[in-house]
Amino acid sequence: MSIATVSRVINGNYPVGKKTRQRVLKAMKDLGYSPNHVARSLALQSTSTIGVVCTDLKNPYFVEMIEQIQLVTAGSSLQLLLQNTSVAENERDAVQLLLDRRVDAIIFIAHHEELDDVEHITSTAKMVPVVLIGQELPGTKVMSICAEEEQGMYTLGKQLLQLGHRNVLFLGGKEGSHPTEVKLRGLRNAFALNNDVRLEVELTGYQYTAANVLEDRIAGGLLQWCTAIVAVSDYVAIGALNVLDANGIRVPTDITVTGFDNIFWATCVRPKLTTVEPNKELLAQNAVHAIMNALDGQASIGKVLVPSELILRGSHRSIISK
Amino acid sequence: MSIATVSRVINGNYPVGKKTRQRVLKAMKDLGYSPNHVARSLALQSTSTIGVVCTDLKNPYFVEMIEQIQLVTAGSSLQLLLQNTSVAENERDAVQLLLDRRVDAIIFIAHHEELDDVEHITSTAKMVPVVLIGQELPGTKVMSICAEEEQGMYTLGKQLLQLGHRNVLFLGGKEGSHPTEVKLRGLRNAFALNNDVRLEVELTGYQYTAANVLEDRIAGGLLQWCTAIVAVSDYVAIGALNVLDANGIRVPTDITVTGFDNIFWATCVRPKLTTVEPNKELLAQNAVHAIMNALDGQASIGKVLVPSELILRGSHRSIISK
DNA sequence: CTGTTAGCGCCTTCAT
DNA sequence: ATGAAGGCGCTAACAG
Repeated sequence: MSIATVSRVINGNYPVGKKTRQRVLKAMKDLGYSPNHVARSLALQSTSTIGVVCTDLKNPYFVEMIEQIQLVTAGSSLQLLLQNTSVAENERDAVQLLLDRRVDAIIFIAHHEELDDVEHITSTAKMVPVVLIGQELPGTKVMSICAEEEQGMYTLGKQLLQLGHRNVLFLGGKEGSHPTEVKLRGLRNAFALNNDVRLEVELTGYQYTAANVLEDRIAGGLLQWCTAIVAVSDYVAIGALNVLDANGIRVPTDITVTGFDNIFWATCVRPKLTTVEPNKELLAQNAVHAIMNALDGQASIGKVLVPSELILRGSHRSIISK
Repeated sequence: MSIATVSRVINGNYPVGKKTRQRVLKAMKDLGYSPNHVARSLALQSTSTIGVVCTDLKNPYFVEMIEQIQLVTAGSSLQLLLQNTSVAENERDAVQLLLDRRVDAIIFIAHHEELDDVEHITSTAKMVPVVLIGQELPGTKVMSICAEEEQGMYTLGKQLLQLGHRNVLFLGGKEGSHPTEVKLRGLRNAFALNNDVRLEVELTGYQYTAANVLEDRIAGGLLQWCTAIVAVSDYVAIGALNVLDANGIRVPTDITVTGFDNIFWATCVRPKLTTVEPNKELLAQNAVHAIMNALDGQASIGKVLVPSELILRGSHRSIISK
């Protein structure tokens, strides 16, 4: 029989006779035939794969997001092509590679905002659907799914206030970076009504080593004024726990520490980390659905916000003496 | 000019005139042309991508292995197509999907040994190079790169002996599973000369929840006899730390706990985990190189062993009274 | 050194 | 309901 018929039984999008179908199916088993997805992609001009770029596989937040995304795409025929761009300069190449491989869309779990221009992203968004998680590029075609980080941080800030904290150090993140700026805004808003609050900021990056700055801070008398460290992420917060521990400082007795992201390991460190859950599941669902809709030709949503939730565990304490 | 010429300047594998090259290069920039990797793959019968399958992205060991593999392939044009098969039944589909997408080779960071037949692996190995990390399929074409887990466990066992431990519980893993069997063998060999050793075994799987069995064990008087818990992995060991902590049992004061894999988080829990480093870097290098060689038509290595190293940290202690 | 041609394996429109 | 033919974008062998 003809090639075309085989194609039709495989895709089932055209009528095929019962008997012919059986015959084809049998032949496929016998010959151990498996459809060539590459040729299929070329013909269809669609690879059924979506590129996923993150900046650091060492940070469990990204891995957990990837897992969530996989869960959402599991039903469909979509595959993920991962790309992690530990160094900023790689980001353009990573995107280009994804484009060369003709991914149908791209999800940025994070992109390097320190890159002076984001043309590689905005121009990509003109070719395929692009969604940013936790960041945004207003005025462009790139879609955005964000957790309510500002709200989350605001709630956390209010909580600290209520526990008596007035002197806090914000740790990690980067100036001009969306996740950092948004969190700082939330925190500052929470403190806005209390003019006795002292908020210092150490924007030492998103790496685990971001907490190393505490060594100097401790030597410089951190404990003399600061009662709470608010980290930009759990990953950094756990780094902080390690540095504090190495210096004989007890958490939360001597100092309060909070994180953000609610990664799995937040419950494995001691004390267990007080943090904010950005709702990774909803983030992933929205991101994938936004892409599926765009792929279906529907109008792209600009930006969607997903609620986040404060999670109180053991790394904070009240410093109000009764 | 002709299509072929363009192809030649892109690949640089055929002579092209200086002027023509310039002209082509310029045109590529102007048109924003990017080579279609899909078409290229179809023509070359090679996708430059290698499939990577693991069983659980939640276990950082797998993620760290993926990172190491990426580091090795970074120089080349090889990309990784990830596939994680949390449930065993998915493994066959995962492999088939990889085959459909015509990956050039497959690396199993782990495969589900509970599957009664592994024909989907052995038959795959006849089509593309296949390497197993940490497991083996002797008598087949599938290659194997293993850490010296037996030796590592042996060393750990000897160390425990020397610290006075004679009553240990092996925790996690699965009966008939290579990583489990090999580790148990190493441990038993270490204890072989001491007939006063009591070794019990709880093969409750590789999940984080494998440690939950300790709840019952504790209720059943674990502390009355056992002085050391040897976990099949750091992941399970950290689960154990959490369960013990929840039950008010102190490590290592009340009981010693050891892990395996030396994952990053082993240094973030308290106490820091005593463990064995399987040398993930060498594992990855060997795996990728084995594949590259096979792709180059060289004879495939059957199995290679990579040394592992005992790492003493804080989760063990001597119970010899002076 | 460069242009022409024939596939790679599949999908799809057009006939039948 | 099925077969034939053209094309997806690229590479490789063959001519010039």
